[in-house]
Formats: sequence, structure tokens, C-alpha cells
Amino acid sequence: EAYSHSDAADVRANPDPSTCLGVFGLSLYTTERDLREVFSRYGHLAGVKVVYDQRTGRSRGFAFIYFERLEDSKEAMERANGMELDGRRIRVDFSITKRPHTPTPGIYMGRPTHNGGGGGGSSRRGRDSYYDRGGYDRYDRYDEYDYRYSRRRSPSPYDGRYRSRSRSRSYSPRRY
DNA sequence: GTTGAGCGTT
Repeated sequence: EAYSHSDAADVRANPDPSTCLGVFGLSLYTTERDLREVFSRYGHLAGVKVVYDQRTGRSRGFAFIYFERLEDSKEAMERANGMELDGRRIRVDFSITKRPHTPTPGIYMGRPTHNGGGGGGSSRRGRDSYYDRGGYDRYDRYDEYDYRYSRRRSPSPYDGRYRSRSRSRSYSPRRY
């Protein structure tokens, strides 16, 4: 079958290997340093990014882990997928996106309707094509995403170790 | 300490 690898659902189910991992199903209380602690175990990290809700400031329950070496990210993906962290079974996959979306400017970026002419316009119509979204545009159906990946390996060396619920109880700034 | 599906500009 001449199957296109650019099919949206396929991209989601089978992301290409990348140094960027997406981690999903996180506890709201899992922080970037928690993730760094866990993932640095597999190699040098180039960055860790928890995605927060812009309004509430709370974690959206997923994050991105950047490795420096592809071998390490592969290893981490294999081993950390299905791991329990802060009481949640996390899913780890190669990220299909590599970086945040470019914010929309909120202003007109086209050229003027009159006298636009040749030289001056800084119009950038092709902006959107720069978005690194891995070639999918629709979110059609992927509720069957990858349960087969859920058993890639045994849930890891972290059996009881990272259930520290004692963390957030430290600071309770008393008000007078 | 909402318990959740989820691929992104703190």
C-alpha cells in the first residue's frame, strides 16, 4: 500500500525518533526539577519544559524533555514510559512538535492595500509554514493512540521511590 | 492536593 507517512493519526501514533520527548499524564504537582531528576538518569538534558496553563499557572499535565543525544532520548523513552511518578502512570513518547507555537501577533501582517509596491513591505505571509507541527493539521481521531506502547518495558526502577507526597507541605507562609 | 485527555511562549 502506498501509505502516506504524513497521515495525522499515524504521526501521533508513531512519532519519529527525536531528542525531544513528550511526557503526558503528569501529576499537577510534578515540577521541572522532578522531571530533571528522573530523566537526567538517561543522559544529559538540554532542557525540560512543563506546560503550564497561562491563566491559572497550573501545570497542564504534560511536559517536554530535551536530550542532547538521540541515543539517550531513545533509552529514556523506552524506560520511562509507563513509569509511575507522583502517583501517576506517565506516558513518554517522541514529541511530534519540537517547540512552542509561535504566538499570533494580533496585528495585520500583510501589506498595505494601497501603494504597497515593491520595496518596503515587511509582509510575512508564509509565517505559519514555519510552525513546527510535524505535518498534521487535524486532530481527527486518535483515541486509539498507542496502548500497544504501554508495555514497552516494565515500569521501572522507580517503584516506590518517587511517591514523595511530602514535598509541597514544606512552605506554608503564615499570614498574620 | 479534583480525580485527566493532553503535543507547547510563565
